[in-house]
Amino acid sequence: MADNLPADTATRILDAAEALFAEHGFDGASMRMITSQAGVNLAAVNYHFGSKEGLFQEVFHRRLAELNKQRLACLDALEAESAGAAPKPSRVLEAFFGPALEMAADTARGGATFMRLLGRTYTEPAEFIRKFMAVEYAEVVERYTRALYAALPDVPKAEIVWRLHFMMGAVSYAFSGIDALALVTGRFDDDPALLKPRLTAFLLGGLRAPLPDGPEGKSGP
Amino acid sequence: MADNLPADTATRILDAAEALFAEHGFDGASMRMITSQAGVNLAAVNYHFGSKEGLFQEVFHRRLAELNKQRLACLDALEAESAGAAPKPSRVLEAFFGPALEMAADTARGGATFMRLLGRTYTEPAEFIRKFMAVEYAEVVERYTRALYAALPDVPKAEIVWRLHFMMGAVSYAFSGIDALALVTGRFDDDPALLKPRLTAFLLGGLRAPLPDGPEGKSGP
DNA sequence: GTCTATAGGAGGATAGAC
DNA sequence: GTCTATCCTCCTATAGAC
Repeated sequence: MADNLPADTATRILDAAEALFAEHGFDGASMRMITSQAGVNLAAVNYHFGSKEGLFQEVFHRRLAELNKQRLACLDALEAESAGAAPKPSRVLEAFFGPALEMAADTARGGATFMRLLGRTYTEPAEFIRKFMAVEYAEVVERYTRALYAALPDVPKAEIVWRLHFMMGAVSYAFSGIDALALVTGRFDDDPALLKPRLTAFLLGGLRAPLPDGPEGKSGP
Repeated sequence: MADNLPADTATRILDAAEALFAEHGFDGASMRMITSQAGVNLAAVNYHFGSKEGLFQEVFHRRLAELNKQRLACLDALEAESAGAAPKPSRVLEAFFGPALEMAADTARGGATFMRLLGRTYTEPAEFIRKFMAVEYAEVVERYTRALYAALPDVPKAEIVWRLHFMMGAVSYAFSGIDALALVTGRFDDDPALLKPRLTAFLLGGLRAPLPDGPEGKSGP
């Protein structure tokens, strides 16, 4: 994105699209905005990606393939290191969110922009988006849920799935960076280096929280 | 929304808009969709709300005014009950998220739809949206951050603000209900009555988590 | 392969009849 | 107050020149 080498047409489009989708959303960013920011012709999007949806999907695939490959590698390393024993929950979380946090801190090569886009897209449930996200994430989610089941044998599986859900929400929101709160509380310090330990501490606290009672104390005897 | 009494034009528009904005977003839901679903004429939106943005804003104001009034009342009651002492963090969280969770469980009168819209809108940072959200939330955020500072005297204020940020993310995401995970893990049970205790336990765990070290152990001597 | 030009439709908004 | 008819802008996609 911030490379000063001249990139090829397809890459220039992907970079411009990433930034504009992050800022305006899928509908809000028009192909005219994208192609003019990329310095290419309007028709180039259809030529290279088939359609606007195809472009959107490729923006995600480019980054997510890399991100999820790293996540799987981290988990492989962790499981090899533990040699059969269940790894600690904190290590599993770190393996999962670490690569994402690194990407979010990489402002130079557009990683930060992409993570904002990703956070925002989790709540944009257009049909075609859900479809390819499911495919893109399938293996990672499957492996990590199993790892968490093993790491937290005392927490019911349904509870773990929910908590993974909550964690992804907290992380998405932190990435999407709208700072709805900041508008009111005043801009608080947001050194990206501090985000990682803060977020990790919070997530781990939530993940290992004492189990809730049933609704209004309806839990078993 | 599900009332079978004939509502007036403005209300019919608001109800239809709420549902369609929740499903398709601000740009994705057109005025033609909204007015045809409401069974009113296209021109009625401009007559009653001035513009599409005016309509969007009013959709939020209608619900948020009520929601935030309840939140302030809950905090008032809590502080009166504690008579000068700092209330427990769990009680403060309950006062803040309780009314929202109740609204999210109210499928009959459209509260659930609205909370999905709200969750989604937190990550749609269009300029005019941020503007009126800041106004709508100003008093609530101000009062609750102060309450949390008092409830958690050992946690640095900056950390509390961050954690409030993370919590709102987890909650938004839970409400927006896309279930990116559910696509992969299989539809897990989502009895709305179970959401509240689960979410509360998670949030409280995160809020009270042990403080993080600095980045990579850079904390003080 | 990349561009120009344009098709063909949908968008929000408004003027004026009723 | 509500509806009809219409304006003008903007969209995505494509056909065909270079």
